[in-house]
Amino acid sequence: MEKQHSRELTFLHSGDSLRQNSGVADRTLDDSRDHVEPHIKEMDFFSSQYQSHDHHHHHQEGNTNNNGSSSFIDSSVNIGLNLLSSSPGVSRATNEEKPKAQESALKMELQKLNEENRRLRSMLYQITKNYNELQGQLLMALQKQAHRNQQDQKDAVNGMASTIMSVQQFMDPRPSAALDVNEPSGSDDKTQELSASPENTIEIVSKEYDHRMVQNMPGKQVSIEDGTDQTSQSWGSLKSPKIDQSKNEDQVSEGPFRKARVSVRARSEAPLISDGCQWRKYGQKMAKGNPCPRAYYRCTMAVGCPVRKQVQRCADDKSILITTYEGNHNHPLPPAATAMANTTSAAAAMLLSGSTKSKDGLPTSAYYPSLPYASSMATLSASAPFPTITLDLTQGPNAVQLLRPPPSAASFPLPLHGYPQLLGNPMFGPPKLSTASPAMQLGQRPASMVETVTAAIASDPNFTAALAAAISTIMGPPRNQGNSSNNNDENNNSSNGVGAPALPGSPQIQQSCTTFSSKACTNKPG
DNA sequence: CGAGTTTGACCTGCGC
DNA sequence: GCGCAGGTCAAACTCG
Repeated sequence: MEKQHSRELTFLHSGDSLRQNSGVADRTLDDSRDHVEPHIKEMDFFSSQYQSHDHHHHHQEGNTNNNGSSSFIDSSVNIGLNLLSSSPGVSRATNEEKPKAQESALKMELQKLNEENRRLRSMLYQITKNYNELQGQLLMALQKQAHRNQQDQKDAVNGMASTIMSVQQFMDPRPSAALDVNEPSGSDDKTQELSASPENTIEIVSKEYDHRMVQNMPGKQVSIEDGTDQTSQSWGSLKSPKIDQSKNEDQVSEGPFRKARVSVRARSEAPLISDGCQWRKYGQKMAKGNPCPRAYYRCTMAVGCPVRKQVQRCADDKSILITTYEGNHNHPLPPAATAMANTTSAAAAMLLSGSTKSKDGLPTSAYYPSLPYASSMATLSASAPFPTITLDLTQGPNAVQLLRPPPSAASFPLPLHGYPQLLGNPMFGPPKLSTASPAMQLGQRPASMVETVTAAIASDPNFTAALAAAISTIMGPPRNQGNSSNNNDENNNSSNGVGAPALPGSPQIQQSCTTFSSKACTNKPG
C-alpha cells in the first residue's frame, strides 16, 4: 500500500527555471518534498490528488532532516527559510552574505512556479478532457462512416483509406505517416523514424481479425457502429448468437470494444500483477499447449463492471506473465489502475477503429495489408479471434529490433490515443536505464505492472518529447506557457529518470502518469 | 459471516 | 454429429 501513497509527481517537478536559476532552490524544493511525503502518506490519496501535485518527492538526495515544510503550496511561509537552513550545499556563510534578499527572491520564484504549475495543470486537465471527448466523438464518427462505407463500396475504398489515415494522424501525436496505408513500402522506415521516439514503439500482435465478425458483417455491422459506449456490459452476449440477434440494440452500443484485447507481457514472479484494480477470480483453465493454467478474473471494483482479464504464464518463459485485458471499466478508477485502463481502452479503440474498416465480409487486411493491426499472427492461439494488442514489457532496449514483426504480424509505434504514459515504453528505453525494469520485476515484492511501466517511462528521456508532441497535436501550436518543448530538455537533462511528467488534471491520465513516474523513483534501489 | 478462491460441470464455437 | 478447446458458472471450500 505504501507504494500507492508515494506516487505523485508533476511534470513541473523538473522546474527548469529553478534549476537554471538556483541550485539552492532546486535542492530545497526536493527537501521540502521529502518532508512532505510522510505527511502525504497519511492522507487519503484519492481525495488529495488534486492538491498534491506539488508534492514532488522521490528524490533521494539525502536531505531529510530539516523540519520540512508541508506547505509548499503556500510556499511563501516556510520554504524559503528551509531552503537556506537545510540545504547542505549552502554554507552558513553564504546565507549570511545573501540573507533576505535572496530569500525573498526565492520565495517569489517559488510563488511564480507554483502559479505556473497550477496554470499548466489546469491547462493539461482541459486538454486531456477535451481529448477524451474528441476521441469518443471521433470513434463514433469513424464507425458510422464505416457503416456508410459498407453501403457504398466504391466510395468506401478511398474513403476508408483516408479515414484511417486521419484517424491515425489524430491518434498519433507525432507527425503521423507511419501508418500511412497508402505507402506500405515506406511504412517501415517511417515506423523507425517515429520511434525516434524510437523507443515509443510497442509490438502489436493483432490476431487475425475476428472472422466471424467480419464475415457476418451484414448481420453484425451494427455491432461496430457505435463506438461511444466503451463499457460493454456483458461478455456473455459475445458468444451467444441468440443474444446477438435478439439484442441487436444492445450490440450496437456494446460491440466495438468488446472484442479488442490488450495483452501485457511482463516479467513477474508474482502470480498476479497489481494493476490497481480489484479482481475476482472466477475460473481457471488449462490451456492447450501451456502447462500453466490460465486464470480468469473479473473486475470487482464496481457491480457489473465488464472488464475481465486473463492471466497466464508464458509457456516458453514462465517468468513472463501474460495478462490480457478486455473491456472497459464502467466506474472511476484509482490512480494505479488508470494507466492500464487507459491503455486497454485506447488500444481497443485503435484496434477497433481499424477493424471497422473492413467491409463485405472481407478482412481488413485484404484491403489494407499494410495496416499493422490488420495483419494476423498465425502462431497465436486460434481460440481468441479478437484483435489483440500485446504490450511486451519484457524486452530490452533493443526490442524495437527484436520485435520486428514476423511476416504475419506487424509492429508499429502505437498511437496510444494520446495516452502518452505508454509512449515511453520500458523496453525501448535507453540502455542505461533498462535495468530498472528487471530490477523491479524480479524484485523482492510482487512485481507490478504499473511499476514496470513506470520504470519504462521514467527511463525514457524521450518520453517528455512524446508527451509534448501529443499535447501539441491535440491543442495545436504550443503557447508561451505550454513549454512543452522545455520539458524535453528537462527530461533529457534529467539523469535520475524522474523527469517523466505527470499529466495534471485529468482524473485518469494525470494520475496514471503520476503513478508511473513516482513509482519508478520509489523503486529505484537506494 | 462475507468475500474470495477452487474446481468440476456446463455452454458455445469451431474443425473434422 | 462429434470431439476438442476456450470460456463461464456455481457450489464447495478457504480465509480473515
